[in-house]
Amino acid sequence: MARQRDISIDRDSILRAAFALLDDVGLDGITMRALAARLSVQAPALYWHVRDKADLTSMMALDIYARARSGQAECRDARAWLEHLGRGLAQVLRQHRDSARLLAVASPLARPEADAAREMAEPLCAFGFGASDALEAQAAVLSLTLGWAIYHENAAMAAYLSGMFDLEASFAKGLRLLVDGLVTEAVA
Amino acid sequence: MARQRDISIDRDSILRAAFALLDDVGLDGITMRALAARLSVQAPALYWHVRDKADLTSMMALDIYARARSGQAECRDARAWLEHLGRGLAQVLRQHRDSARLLAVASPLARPEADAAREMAEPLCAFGFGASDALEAQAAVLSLTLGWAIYHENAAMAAYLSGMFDLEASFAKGLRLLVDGLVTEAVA
DNA sequence: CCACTTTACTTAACGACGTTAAATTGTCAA
DNA sequence: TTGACAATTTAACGTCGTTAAGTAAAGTGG
Repeated sequence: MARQRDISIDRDSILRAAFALLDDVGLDGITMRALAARLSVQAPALYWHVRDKADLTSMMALDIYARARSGQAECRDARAWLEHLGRGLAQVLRQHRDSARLLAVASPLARPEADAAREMAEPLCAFGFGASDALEAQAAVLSLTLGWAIYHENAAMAAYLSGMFDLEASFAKGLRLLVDGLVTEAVA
Repeated sequence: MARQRDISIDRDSILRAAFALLDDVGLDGITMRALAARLSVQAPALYWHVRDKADLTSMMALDIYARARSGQAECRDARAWLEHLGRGLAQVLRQHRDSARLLAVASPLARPEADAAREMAEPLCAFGFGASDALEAQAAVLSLTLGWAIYHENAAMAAYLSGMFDLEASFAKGLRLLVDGLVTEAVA
């Protein structure tokens, strides 16, 4: 399997290197050549494992969303579940530099499968949400979180605003208010 | 003033051409050469009026925010004012292809002036908001709107989700719920 | 009216980018 | 041992943002 080099690369090692590179040099620094160099490989070698750069960023975006949803199982009501979703995404976005802008640029939905929606809606439906209400609510929570993170990632704006109020606490407050409204409206 | 060509360019005509180009070819199609061609000029000519491409996108972002805030004066309470802000931004973002992604990529805050914050907070303060509450509330509304627009701009995801619920109505609902929460919390 | 500066553009070019084609090398099955 | 296949290399193409240097028109002081 391995060739002249002892270790070789695959989609998973590429993904990890891409996040490490992102943290180091930011979104504009993510180039195929720099990523390849980090893996001790020439740039075209990446194209054996990845279709193109959009495929790479899409893979990163999917990974971010997957991590955001980890540990959602133990939530015992709709309010906790939705707040956990927002907080989870915010936390992942906080861990990687420029990751919110990455989500904005990438197109994380390569193949929209029909039952993926039902699967996404299911947990909230168990708490009394209708199917479309469940998707609506998640879209609203993710939108607020992504938007907030984008503003937060703008260095100049973050430095500017953080002098006037606590960005972290403000996000938590906005998320709580939105979730409160969504839940009371949906289960009414 | 004009040189060999009858008409010459300035920051304003560049800005208009940039939005027209954005509508035609999308964010990835905005190149300095294509923009220059649309103005019947060579690419380096743009650099006389614009520092670099970041300066251009920053100018576009500022223009979008300025348009979003137009007609806010006649709102007579905080709820209407905040809803108008969200709806206004959403409307501008709807008018230009990829404009939400543009906002995410651009850094619209070149010079954070101290009294710009007071000016931004002032209208809401007139409705009983505290200064930091006013900025918080606007940040939340803009975040939700920007995030929503970014998801909406993803063609695959929009086509996917629009089959399950009305994106337009869902945004209006999310915005209303968030604004309700912000207002009742702030003036309590 | 004429030198001179300034304004606003041109042509030419540089380095970096994403990506493809073709060649190359290691690994494994028959 | 040979041939197929997997995974990489080298070389190259076209495009991008950007800079340098040149140049023509317009303004300005004498």
